[in-house]
Amino acid sequence: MPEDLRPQIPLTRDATRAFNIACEEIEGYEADDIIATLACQARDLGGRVTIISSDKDLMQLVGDGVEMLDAMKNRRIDVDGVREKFGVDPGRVVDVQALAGDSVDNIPGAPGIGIKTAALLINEFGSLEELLDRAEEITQPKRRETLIEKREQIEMSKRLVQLDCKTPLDFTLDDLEVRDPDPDMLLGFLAEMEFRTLSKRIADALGKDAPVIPEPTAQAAEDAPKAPDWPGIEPEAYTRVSDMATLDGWIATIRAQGFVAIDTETTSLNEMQADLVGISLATAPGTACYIPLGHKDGASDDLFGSDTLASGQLPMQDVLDALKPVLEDDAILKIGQNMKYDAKIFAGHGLKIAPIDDTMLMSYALHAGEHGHGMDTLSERYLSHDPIPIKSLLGSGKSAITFDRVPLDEAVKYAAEDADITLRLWHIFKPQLHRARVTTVYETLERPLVPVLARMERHGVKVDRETLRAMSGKFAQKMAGLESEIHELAGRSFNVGSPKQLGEILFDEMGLDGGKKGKTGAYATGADVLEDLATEHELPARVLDWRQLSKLKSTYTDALQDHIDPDTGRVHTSYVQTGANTGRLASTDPNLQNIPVRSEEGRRIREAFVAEPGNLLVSLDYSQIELRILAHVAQIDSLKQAFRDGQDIHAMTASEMFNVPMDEMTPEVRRQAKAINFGVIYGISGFGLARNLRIPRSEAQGFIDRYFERFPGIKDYMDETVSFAKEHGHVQTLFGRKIHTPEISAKGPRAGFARRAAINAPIQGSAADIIRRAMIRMPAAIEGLPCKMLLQVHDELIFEVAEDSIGRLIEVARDVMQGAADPAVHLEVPLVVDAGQGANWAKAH
DNA sequence: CTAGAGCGCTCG
DNA sequence: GTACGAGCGCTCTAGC
Repeated sequence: MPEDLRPQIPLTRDATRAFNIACEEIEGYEADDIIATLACQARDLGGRVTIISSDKDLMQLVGDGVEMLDAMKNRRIDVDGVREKFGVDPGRVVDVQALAGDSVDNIPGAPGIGIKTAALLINEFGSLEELLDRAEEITQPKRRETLIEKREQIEMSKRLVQLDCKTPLDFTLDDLEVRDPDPDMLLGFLAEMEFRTLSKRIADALGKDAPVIPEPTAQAAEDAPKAPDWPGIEPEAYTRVSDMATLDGWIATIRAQGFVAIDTETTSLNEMQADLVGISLATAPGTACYIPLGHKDGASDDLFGSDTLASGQLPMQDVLDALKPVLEDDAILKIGQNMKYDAKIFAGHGLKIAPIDDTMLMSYALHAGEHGHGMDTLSERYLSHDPIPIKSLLGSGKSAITFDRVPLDEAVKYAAEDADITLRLWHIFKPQLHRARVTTVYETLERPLVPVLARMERHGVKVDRETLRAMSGKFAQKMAGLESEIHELAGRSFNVGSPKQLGEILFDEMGLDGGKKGKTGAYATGADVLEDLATEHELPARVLDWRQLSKLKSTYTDALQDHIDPDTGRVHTSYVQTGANTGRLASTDPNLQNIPVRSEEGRRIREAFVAEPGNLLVSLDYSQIELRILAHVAQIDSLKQAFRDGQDIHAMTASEMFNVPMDEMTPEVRRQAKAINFGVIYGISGFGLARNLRIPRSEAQGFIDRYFERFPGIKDYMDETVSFAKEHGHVQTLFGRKIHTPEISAKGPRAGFARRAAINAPIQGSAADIIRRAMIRMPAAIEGLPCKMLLQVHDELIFEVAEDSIGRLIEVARDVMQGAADPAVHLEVPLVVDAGQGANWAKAH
C-alpha cells in the first residue's frame, strides 16, 4: 500500500469493534472460534483467561467464562442451566450477548446467548505464548491442526489484541498493516466500518472501484420498518382485560416468551402525584391489551358523587398482586418507553420492576444528535405511524381532563397502542444496537441508570418553605423600590420586565448609543449591553439589579415553593436521561441543576435546601474534570503532568503562555488563561474569546495562536475530531458513546456550530459518562450506610447523610467517583474529587 | 384563550 | 454570525 495512504487516524475506541477488527484481519477465520478455542486451550494448559470489558457485571462472569464457553460450544445452555450454573439470569445473559456483538444463534428461552460472547474473552499473553509453542501437544486433533495451521495468523491477532490491551484501543491503521492486506478484504472492511473518504482514496490508489457505503440516513431507513410479517397497527383490535382469567392468560404468554412491553396510564405526569389508572401490555406486534383499574364514572367537574369507579374494571390490588411476580421476575424482560416513569409509579405501589429495556434509551444510544426520542417521533420515523394524540383524549389547557376520566373504550385504544408501538420499536432497535456498536453504551451507561435516577427522584430533597417565603417577600419589596426608581429615571411608567419596552425607552426615547436590533427588530437589552450602558446612565444599572431580583424571585423562591410535594415536604426533580445529546442529564420540574451559586445573593437560595434533623448534606464534585479529559484525549504531556503534580492548571497555562513564572502569577493573567482553557473545551474562536474577555478580536486571536503554539496537541486533537466527524457522521466519548453530527459538513454559519459542538462533545460527553458510571456503582458502594444520593449537577453529587456517617460516606463515595473511569478506560490523569458538608446546600458546597 | 417564539438569566 | 451543554419565566403575537 502506498505510503501516503496511511493516515494516522485513531481507528476506534470501541472495544468490541477493535476486537472484531483484530479477528476479521484473519482471513476466513471466525472470531468466535479463535477465541473459544484459545480460551479453552489456555485453560487446558493451565493458562489464565482475562477479559477486556467496561462492564462490571460482566467481570463477574469472567471466572466462569471458560466453562461457559465449553457449554456454549456444545449448545447445552438453557435458562435453568444458565441460572444454576452461573447464577446469571436471562436478563443478564441478554447483557452479555449484547456486549459481545453479533449473536450467532439464539437458544430458545434464553434470548441472545451467542458464541460471540467469547469475543470478550482474550488470552493473557504469557499463556498464549506457551499455548502456541505447545500447539502440537494438544490432544484434540481438530484443535491441534487448527492451531498449527493458523499459528501465523494468531500471532498477528495477538499482536493486534496486545495493542488493544495497553491503553484502551488506541491503534492506527499502520498497526493493522502487519502483513500485505488483501485489497478487496481491506476495502470490504473499510466499507463495513463506514470509512467513506479513506476507502475511496485507497480504492483510487489501487485502481479499484470504491465500495458503496450507504449514507447513515439511508442506512437508518433500511434498518427501520422491515417487518413484513407484522400486522398493521389497529387500535380497534386491542383487548380490554376485565376478568382475572383473561389476565392470567396474558401472564402465561409473557412467562412463556420471557418478555413483554408494558405501559402505565396515570392521572399526572408528576409521578409523585400520579394515581395509577391502568396498565397496558403487548406480547407481540399487534397483540396488546389494556387493564383499566382506576377509571371514574361521572363528569370531572362534578364535585360530589363522581368518584365512583367505572364498571368493567378489575380491583387494582388483585391485578398488582398478579403482576408482581412478572414485574419482579428476573427471567422476564419488561420493555417500556421511558421506563423510569413506570418504575416510579410501580414503586409507589411497593413494586420493583426488573430487568428492563427502554426504547427511549435505545434510541438515544443509537441516534443522539440525529432526532428526538419521544414515542411520537420514533413511531413516525420507524413505523410510519402516527399514534393517537393524547390530546384527542384529554383535551388541552384549562378544560383538560385526567386519564381516569377517559371512557374505557377510548383508553384501550390509546394505551394498548403505546405498548404495541413500544414493542415494535424494541424489535427494531435491538439489532441496531449491535450493528452500531453501541450496545455497551446502552448496557452500561443507560439502562442501569434508570433505577438509580428513579430512587433519587423519589427521595427528593428537603426544601424549607419558610426560608423561601421570607426571601420572596424581601425580593418583592426591593423590586417595588427599584421599579419606581426606574420609572422615574425613564420619565414614564413601563413594564421593566419587557425587553421590548426597555429597548424603546433606552434607545429611542433616551437616545443612548449602542442600540443594536436583533433578528426580530427589537433592541438587544441583555446584561452585557446594559453593563456597557451603565457607565453613562443610572437606569440600566437599576434594571440589572431589578432583573437579578426578578429572576431569583420568579424562577427560584416563588416557583420552588410550588414544587414542594405536600406529602413528603420535599422537592422531587425529574432527570431526563436523553436530555442532552452529549450524555449529560437534564433536570426538569423543577430544574435543580441551575440553582444560583455565582452571586452572593443568589447563593442564599441554597440555604433553603436542607437535610433532615440529624443529617447533613454532603457534596462531592469532580475538580476540573473536563480539562483533565482534554489533557488525556488530546495527549498533552505538559497538561497531564500538571494534573499529576496537582498544580493550579489555569496558572500553569498562564505561565506557559505568557512566560510568567508561577510565583509571579497575577489574578488577571490567570483569569485570561482560565477563559482560554474553557474556550478550548468549547471549540475556541477568536470572536467568542474576545467577547468573553472583552478584548479586541485580534488580541484574542493572538492568545489562541500562542496557545496552539505552546500546546500543539490541542490543535491536532481539534482537527482530528472534526475530520473524524466528517468521516463518520459522529464523534464519540472515551466510553464509545456516539454523538451524531449531521451538520458537520453544512455550509455557512451552521458549519461553525457543528464544528464546535463536535469538538466539545467528546470532552463533555466523557465527563458525563464518568459521573454516570459513578452513580450506577454508588448504590452498591454505600449500601448499609445511613445516606441517600439526592442530586446530580453534572460534575457533582449531593448526598443526605446521618451526621455520624459522614466521614465514611465521603471516603466511599470519593473512591467510587475517582475510580469511575476504571477499568474500561485508563485515564492518564488522576480524577480528583472535592468534598463539602453542611446543614444546607450553601454550606455543603 | 392557548401555543409557541424570542429574550434573558440561571447552572456546569 | 459564533464560544459548549441545558431549563424556565416572562412578554408578545399569531391563530383558534
